[in-house]
Amino acid sequence: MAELSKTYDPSRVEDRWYAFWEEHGYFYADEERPGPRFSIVIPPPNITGTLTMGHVLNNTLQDILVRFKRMQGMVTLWLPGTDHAGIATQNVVEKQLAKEGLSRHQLGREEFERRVWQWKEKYGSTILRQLKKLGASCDWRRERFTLDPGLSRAVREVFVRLYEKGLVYRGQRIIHWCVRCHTALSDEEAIVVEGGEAGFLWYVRYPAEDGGAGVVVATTRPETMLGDTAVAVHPEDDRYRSLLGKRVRLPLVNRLIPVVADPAVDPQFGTGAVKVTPAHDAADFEISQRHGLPALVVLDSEGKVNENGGPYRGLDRFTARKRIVEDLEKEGWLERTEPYRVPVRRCERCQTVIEPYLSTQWFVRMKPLAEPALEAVRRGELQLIPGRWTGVYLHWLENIRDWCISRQLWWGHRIPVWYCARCGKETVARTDPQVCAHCGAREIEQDADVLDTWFSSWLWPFSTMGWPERTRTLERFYPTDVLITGADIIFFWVARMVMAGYEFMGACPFRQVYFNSIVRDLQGRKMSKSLGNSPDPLEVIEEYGADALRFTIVVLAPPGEDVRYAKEKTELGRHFANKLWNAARFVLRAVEDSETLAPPDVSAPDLAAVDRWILSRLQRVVSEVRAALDAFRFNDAALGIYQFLWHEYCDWYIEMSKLALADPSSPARPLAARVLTHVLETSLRLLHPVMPFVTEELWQHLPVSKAAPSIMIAPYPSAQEEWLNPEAEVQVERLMGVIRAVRNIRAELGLVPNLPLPVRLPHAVDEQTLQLARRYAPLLAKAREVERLAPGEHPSGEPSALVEGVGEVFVLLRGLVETEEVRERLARDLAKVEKELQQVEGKLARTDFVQRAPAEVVQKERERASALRSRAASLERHLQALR
RNA sequence: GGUCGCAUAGCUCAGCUGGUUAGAGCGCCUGCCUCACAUGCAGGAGGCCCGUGGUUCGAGUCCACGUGCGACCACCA
Repeated sequence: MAELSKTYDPSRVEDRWYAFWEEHGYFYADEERPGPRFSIVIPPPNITGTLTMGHVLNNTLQDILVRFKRMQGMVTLWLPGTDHAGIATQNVVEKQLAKEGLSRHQLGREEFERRVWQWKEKYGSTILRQLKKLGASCDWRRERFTLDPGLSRAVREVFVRLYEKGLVYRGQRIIHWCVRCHTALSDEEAIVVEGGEAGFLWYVRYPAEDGGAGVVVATTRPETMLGDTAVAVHPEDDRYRSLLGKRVRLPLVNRLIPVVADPAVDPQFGTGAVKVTPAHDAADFEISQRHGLPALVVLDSEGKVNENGGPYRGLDRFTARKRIVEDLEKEGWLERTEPYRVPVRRCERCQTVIEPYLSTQWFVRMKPLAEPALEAVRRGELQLIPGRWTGVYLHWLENIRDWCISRQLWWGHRIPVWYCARCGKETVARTDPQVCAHCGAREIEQDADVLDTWFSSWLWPFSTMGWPERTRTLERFYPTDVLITGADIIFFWVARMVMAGYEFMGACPFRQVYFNSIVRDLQGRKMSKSLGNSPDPLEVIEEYGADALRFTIVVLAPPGEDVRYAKEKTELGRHFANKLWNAARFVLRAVEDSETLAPPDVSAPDLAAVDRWILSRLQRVVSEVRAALDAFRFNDAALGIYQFLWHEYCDWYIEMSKLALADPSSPARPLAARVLTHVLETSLRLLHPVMPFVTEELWQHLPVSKAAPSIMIAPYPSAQEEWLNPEAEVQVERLMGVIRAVRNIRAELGLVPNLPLPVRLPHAVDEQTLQLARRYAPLLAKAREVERLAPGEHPSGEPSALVEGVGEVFVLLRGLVETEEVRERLARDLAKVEKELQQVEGKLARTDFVQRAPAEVVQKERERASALRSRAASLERHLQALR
């Protein structure tokens, strides 16, 4: 077998194996291949995106699952692609244009769209290239983009169907308006600022029509008074009863508005009287609807006062606020001002303060769509993991509101509605109409707006598979099995996909949703581009290797909790890859190809106890890892393999195997060689989903690669019951205890590392343990003369250690070392043991414990106490003897 | 205002359905370049398991309340 370098260098192998896998088509999901299938669709990253640590975690988890299932022989589809990300992308390109001194309006719509497409061609697949660096085994032949013709067709089909069902409608409503992006937003895109923002509550007097005192209203937004069309008070509020039905005069603008009674008003807040601005406040709009009040828009799309604002026309909303407050004060209408935390929403994309704005938009009626999505979770057809997200999901769906889907942007799916200049009616069509469907007029014009990005995303699980065509892919791979995503898009995306899945496919798009951790920095802040606190994953890969990054982030991410990550932590993964590399290096160097062709035979009588032990342990680890992966406990799976490989296989088995390997004539040698290779080879397969590159590289050096030319198409290990061997596990545990005891005594007593120490085991020790200790302790603990004590023999003045299942193990120091130092150490030991003994005896002294606890527990405690007593006594004796 | 989550070693976290001596990685201390690996080996120190009360023979583990972080939802001007 070929020599390996002393350290593992990922940069030399990763790209090569990725190319190899792609060339051989291992990522391709063949829909014609029979047998069980597994499918999953990627949460499509935005084309404006570059790889973040969040993507790294999310896609590593998907890749682990997909590789795991693929190795189990399933026809596995991981469908990749990107999202056109309407506002985000338009903003990016507009910024670029601004650098050239251009605006999109100067270019015109068509030219602007052309520029965005150009941008997309150039940068749009950056993130997908980065995913390849990470090792993502996506079926790239099926890559999709939300603005592809096929997906656009799906979007239009869905719009038309919903329109025909009356679930899509156009209406005048208060929506969240971003005055910078110039578009309407959905509720989910208007982010509530935690705890509000610093502002004021202004108390303004609206005098009565007849010149009376009128009423004082409290407001955080005095500029909107320009659009007030009423004052509302609670119907039961006695203070204002006399004003009901009367009119008050709006200061500054001198308009008369009625005082109405509405239960939505909280009499406890402010003065109990609220100004009603139907066009700029959602609650006020509802009040106005109940009372038939007019709505007066006083701001334009940029947030400036419009022609309805009289002298304030043209002022920005915040400037207008300042001016109006000044004027109110000047004219004596301002009663008082107090500081106040004002509830504010900001634009998800540009952070601009949202303006509640009355405008005509397209909406989806969500209530009917939500029902099946609710039922799915209630009936358990859809499982959310971790389960606590279920409540969040249900609560949102139970209180769902209509979805504003029109956006005043140019980048996106154009709304498929045409308005007739002659009859004024709308034509909604799957293919672009030439004439009005109602009157046949040719003077029709398409709606200028586009659809919310999520209006294409919610179809992703089936639009990517060819819907509305009835394709073979859909038939074979829909519904998908599981969705892995971030909980931050549970409403934006997950819940809506479930709704669309039932509505258009008649089936939930996935059975399970696993919400992965949020990646934070060491201070607990979410990693984000704007904060600049996220390491660049590509640099991490460059420096540590993709496997190291994958392993580290997975092992660190507990299910359901956030993960704190810093680049330096990746050393954990790099060290592990290197450890594995060197274990393989040892095996390859020590073992001949011919020795390893057949798997070990557990029925062979010559098989050593340590061989049976490691094989048994391997089976347990295989079961644990499989169970962990099936339950989305990715961290447990990764950690389980790590612990086994490092601390059982490397620390113990490899060291032990050196004995058998050292003797070419021994019959144990070929057996050990086989076991050594088999455990390594099985571990590689077990680990492959987590660390695909290093496992493939090593696989290629092993003889098994002749049978499976890539580890990707080798079977995932399954546990072999008949290899479990509890006796061997107990035996080797005892052996390890003896070895640790000797090492511990040597270290604690500060003895020379190379000085061979005579060892004595208790007379009662079982033969098997004695034989094992005789064989392995000289090599692993630098022991010599490992013997059993004679009956009743007790080496006085010699240090000892208690070993579980063995008893007191002695090291004979007489005549070997200076006893002065040794004595000091013994004294320290004694103090420790006595403290422990005190604890146990205290427990046993309590009658309730002794009487009510199960007999075996009490018995164990008694045994422990007696062991401690004898240990303390022996230490005391040693001290005496050494004096 | 409501709902939910988290508080365990200096740091980041494991501890499932309550039961022997509470674990890991990093960091720290001691000794080792032992022929796979110093990205390593061996040994070690370090913990009123947030507080209070309760259930129990027994609680890091269950319950209640409190404190401190965090997340999500909500039309109080």
